Amino acid sequence: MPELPEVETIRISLIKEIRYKRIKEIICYHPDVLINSDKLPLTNLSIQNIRRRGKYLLFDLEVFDQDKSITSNQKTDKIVMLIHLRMTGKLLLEKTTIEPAKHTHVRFLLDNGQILDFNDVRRFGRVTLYQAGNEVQDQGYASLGPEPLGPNFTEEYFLNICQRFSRSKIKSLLLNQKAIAGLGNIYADETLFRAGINPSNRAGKISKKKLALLHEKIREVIAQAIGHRGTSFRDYVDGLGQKGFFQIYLAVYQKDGQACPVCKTTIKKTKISGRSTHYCPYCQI
DNA sequence: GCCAGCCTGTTG
DNA sequence: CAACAGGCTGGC
Repeated sequence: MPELPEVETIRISLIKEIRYKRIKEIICYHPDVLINSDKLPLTNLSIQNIRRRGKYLLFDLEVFDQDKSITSNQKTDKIVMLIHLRMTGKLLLEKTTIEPAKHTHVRFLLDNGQILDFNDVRRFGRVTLYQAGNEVQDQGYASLGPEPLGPNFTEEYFLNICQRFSRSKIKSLLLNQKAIAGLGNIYADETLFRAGINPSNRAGKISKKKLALLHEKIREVIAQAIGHRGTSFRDYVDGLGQKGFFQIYLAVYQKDGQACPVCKTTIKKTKISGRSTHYCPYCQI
């Protein structure tokens, strides 16, 4: 469901509310969803920070030493909890005690009585706990490419990666998290439209000038989408249940059969790497 | 590369 | 009923 701008919006919505709160207990209702290979404790964890990398949320947790003996005056262990929402995952902060919803798989009970629920209809999403430092063993997380808004995503980097993946279709490259972290189906289609590039074009066959424009549009679209708190195309909401409103700026995504906002040509839909792909056959050469 | 598979729900 | 859905992995 969520791509980088939605995950970032969830992060921002939650951090104000729960940073420095303490998780009294993590309750798991479905064993597949919570992965705890390091056998870390699931109680008394203070939330030191919430970060984001690509489509992952990272919770920095610290184990509280309950019996504060005179000798050990502080907590010892640090934990990094990775959360990936995949297609339908949600993190929802409940301010009052309620029964877990049908597809709530993991629940975090906070010390102030609030509850953070991880809910996921299709159960593709994962909550993974690592001893701090061990998160680099996570395949998906460890192999992420640069952040589109970060300093490493330079035009030079982008031109190079397009050479390295010269035979792949440009849309597949944009969806490849090892090349760039955080783009998904919506923003891949939207950035290619804004750069006037046909999604089926091979990365290696696109002019430097067009790729430079695409690089710029990726940064622009992602920044705008964060500014508008993400795209609520169907049911996306942030950690407090608020919808985003970037959907009103979508030009092609799910607009097949409709007129291109620029040239009025009918938007087409096709399939690339198994994903529905929307484009204007006139504007995107 | 592509494509099934992982899941359940919604839409045509 | 089949097709499809904002993602990713692993097997060919």
